[in-house]
Amino acid sequence: MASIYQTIFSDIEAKILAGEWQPGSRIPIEQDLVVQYGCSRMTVSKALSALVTRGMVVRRRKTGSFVALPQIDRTVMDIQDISTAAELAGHSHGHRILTRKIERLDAGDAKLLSEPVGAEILRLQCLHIVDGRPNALERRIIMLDLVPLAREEKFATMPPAKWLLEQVPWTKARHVIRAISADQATARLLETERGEACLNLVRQTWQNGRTVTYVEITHPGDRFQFAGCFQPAATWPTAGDR
Amino acid sequence: MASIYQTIFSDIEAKILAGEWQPGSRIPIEQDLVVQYGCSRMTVSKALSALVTRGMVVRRRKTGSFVALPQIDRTVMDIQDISTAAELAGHSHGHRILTRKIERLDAGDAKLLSEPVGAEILRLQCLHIVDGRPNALERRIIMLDLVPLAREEKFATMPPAKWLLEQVPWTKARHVIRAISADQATARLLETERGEACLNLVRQTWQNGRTVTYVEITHPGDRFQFAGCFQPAATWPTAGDR
DNA sequence: TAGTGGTCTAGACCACGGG
DNA sequence: CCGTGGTCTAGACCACTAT
Repeated sequence: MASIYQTIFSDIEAKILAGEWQPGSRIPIEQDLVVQYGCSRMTVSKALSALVTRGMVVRRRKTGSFVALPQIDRTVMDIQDISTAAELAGHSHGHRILTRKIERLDAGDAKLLSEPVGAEILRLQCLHIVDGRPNALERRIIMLDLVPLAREEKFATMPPAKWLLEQVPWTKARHVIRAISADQATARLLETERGEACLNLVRQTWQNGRTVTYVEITHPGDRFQFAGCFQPAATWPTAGDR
Repeated sequence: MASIYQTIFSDIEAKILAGEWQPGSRIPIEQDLVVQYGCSRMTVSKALSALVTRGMVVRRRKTGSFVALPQIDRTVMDIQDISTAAELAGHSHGHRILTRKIERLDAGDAKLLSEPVGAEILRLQCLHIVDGRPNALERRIIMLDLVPLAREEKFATMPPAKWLLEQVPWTKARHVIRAISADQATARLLETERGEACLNLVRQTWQNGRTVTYVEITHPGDRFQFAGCFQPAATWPTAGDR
């Protein structure tokens, strides 16, 4: 049995999706919905809030609530940790730490990370192996002041991405995805040809404005892709999600 | 002035981020928070719901609410329409329709789209120009039964992606991002070299289980990247969002 | 000024699930 | 059983904004 606010949510969603209520058109005011559904105004409000979260409705004081105008063509992509993604897809996954050095941030990297020169870091290089073949080369910087435990961690059993998540919650992440040609060193490690198209992901992760880690992951183009399905997230569960 | 539920939200969020409340540990029960903040239980509940949406808290009947365990390393990436993205970044944007044919779906494409062979489609090829240089080659299929207006549309002023959004709301999208080497035809159109690393995005969009459009966009690797910042979305607006 | 959403209250009953 | 969250009510006052 669906709750009242879920019913209201679904009804309005259905009308919008069916085109019955066109973008920009007005939705009945809350008081009318209160009467129509025989519920309190707060229950109506909860349903409308969920529709706002989903980007289907906008609410304006004095003028009422409206079907949202068509969204810009933005959608959303999950980017998962390699080992988790591999596991979910039913592939074997291993990793090998190639480099592990405690250093101080030099001028170039400091600029890249927007962190002070001289800050203590752990620099890692790690090769990910999926189904027996190199699948990703990971170059990572971990800020040691925020993650002091990394100083002693050898990442023998758990890859750095996974380990970090158990240590430090993040509040913000920035991703950049590019296509690059493999240079000689990368090609050798990934067992591919120099010049091969590679998918290159850079991720910087913050906690409250402080950088936790900066990582660049390079995948051979013929062995990796990002894939993701997206449906706008509802505040509360909708019929289709159950 | 922050509302009460925003205050509660921020306070709890801060304690979790500071590590004061560790993952898995119990959060005060709602009644205690009611007393602590001198507000009604519903206000507390609203704050906790927002924390659940943000993935920082889990609530269980009988046992209480807890700090969520660390998330898997998934994060989220906005993928915008090229013209919109270019505008936002302050670049000029133009497009040129190279191909525009009404066809019926052949076996290969039908399998790709999981749509029936013979369905009527509009096949487009469109070159996007940003700051005077080719920036993307778009190959698109539009299902004409769902978007009949496309039959007459010439896409002279508005690129297909933007036009489609004004015609058809979507309920689900799937993305695949790969790195590929430019073949000769693509390289010529994008004014780059054959073999150049290119970023390749495939997007299929549905409305209630029916395909609306399928599009493959190829960007030269040296002229394009996806970039996105992410913070988990809150159910209700938080102080930082205003 | 008046219409509308934004927030809040002080209760209530129900649903779930551990003991 | 009974503690806890899930949902709901019937109001209330305030904030914003179009007119």
